[in-house]
Amino acid sequence: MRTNIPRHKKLYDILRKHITEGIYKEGDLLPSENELCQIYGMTRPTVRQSLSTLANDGYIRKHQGKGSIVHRLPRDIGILSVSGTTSAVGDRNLKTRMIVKPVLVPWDDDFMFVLSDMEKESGCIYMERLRLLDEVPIFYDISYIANINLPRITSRQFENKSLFHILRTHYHIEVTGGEQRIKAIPALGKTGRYLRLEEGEPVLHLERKLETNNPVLFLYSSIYCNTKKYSIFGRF
Amino acid sequence: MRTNIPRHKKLYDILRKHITEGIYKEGDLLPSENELCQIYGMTRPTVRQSLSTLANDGYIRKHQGKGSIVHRLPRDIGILSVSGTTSAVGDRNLKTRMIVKPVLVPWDDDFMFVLSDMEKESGCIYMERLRLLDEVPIFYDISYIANINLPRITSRQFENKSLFHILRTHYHIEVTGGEQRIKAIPALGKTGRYLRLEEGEPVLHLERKLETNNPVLFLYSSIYCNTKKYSIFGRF
DNA sequence: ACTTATATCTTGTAATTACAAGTTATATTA
DNA sequence: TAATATAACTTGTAATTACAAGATATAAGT
Repeated sequence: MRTNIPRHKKLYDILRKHITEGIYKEGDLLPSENELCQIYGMTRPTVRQSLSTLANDGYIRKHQGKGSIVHRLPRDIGILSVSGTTSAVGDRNLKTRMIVKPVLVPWDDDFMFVLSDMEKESGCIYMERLRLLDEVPIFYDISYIANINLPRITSRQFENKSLFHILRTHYHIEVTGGEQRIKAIPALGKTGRYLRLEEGEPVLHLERKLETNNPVLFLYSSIYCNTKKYSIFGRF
Repeated sequence: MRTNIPRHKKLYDILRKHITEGIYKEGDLLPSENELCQIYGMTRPTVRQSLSTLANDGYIRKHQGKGSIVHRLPRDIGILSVSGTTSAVGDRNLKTRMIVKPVLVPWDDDFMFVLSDMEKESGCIYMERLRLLDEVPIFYDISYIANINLPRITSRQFENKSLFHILRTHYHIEVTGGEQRIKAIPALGKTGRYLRLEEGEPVLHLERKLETNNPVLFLYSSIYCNTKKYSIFGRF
């Protein structure tokens, strides 16, 4: 049981929170590395590791001789990032509504990604959810997970909780990467109804395969996005 | 004039070259950090910085207690990656047709990204291109570049050549990263005509801002994609 | 033969020191 | 006053040391 969160990770969390909560605003200069050392009682390599991660995640820009400048609030929906949908828009305004509770079903014969034999044998945990941002449905999300070493997952409460959060806290599963295909398709049938779009209106469709720290466990999802108001944002 | 390339950057370049050239193949274990220290005569923090960058770029995965494993060759870099559209599908089958040759125009007042004062003053090199895959139009690409230190660019031949290729070979400009917004929109007017889509059919729209090794030079583009047949692929 | 413990590998975390290089404000000089 | 030089910041690079923690192969025990 590890409860020790590394110090650089703690500082990263603090600074990120300060940025997302507006204590540091876009364009603001963060305290210098040496100041952060004094404030949080750590040394420069540790502070630099935190800032490096923040810069990697796009929260700040570092300028030699100048300092670290807050770059942007991720107000665009950053579904392209690794951390999953929730962390991108902030947990506050995003509500999750379960449409089909997690059930164990066999895999489709023509599943969108290639499955390993182990995945095929173990069956598929299937669920459908709707994510609402400010009461407006934005994502219609169909998730598929291989039924590998995830006890009692079908009976868990998913309401207003991120799937990633549950996997992390209860099963120690972290997403490490993945791949996706993106298309623009017309909203048809229930997709349009869920997302409150007219028949044939454009919808963004993502097919994602996420890799985890468990090398045999992948998370698959088919996500339909209403991009009328919001864009999908990504850095690279 | 700086010619001193940092040691961690040198090692990064070497290892990346070895990976892309197949000396280290996918799944291979890289030499351990201590071995790399000995081989290249540097210390572990320096080696770790190189490996950290490689991991960030997706070339390797690090596993505590195990080592660094080559993750992938970026063979199907999607349009979401840094290298631009061309490398995504391979230069072979992709043809570029110029619709509006590069011209110097003032920037739009409500440009899709925030511009620096220098960019605003210098004006905008504007061009429109159509990219065809197997004779089918896939990308309708509108590019914007600040007119900073790019002599004679409006008179260059762009036919069937990548913009990135020209910038690299003639101006030593490399794309180092960027951000983008993605939407699904209806095909309207000339967008639909260029991409041979019916009025109102879904189109993928990307707004990209690419950063370069020249810190004041950014490449902007607005890309409309016909995703009826092909998907946009991305890894992260 | 199989299980278990140990040793030894790996990467992760973190403090310390030193200097280089870019930026900016201040002080100096013409 | 205005241009220039300097000082005082900032982040970047890099070597050194120490221990923690995860993974794995080897040896010992049953």
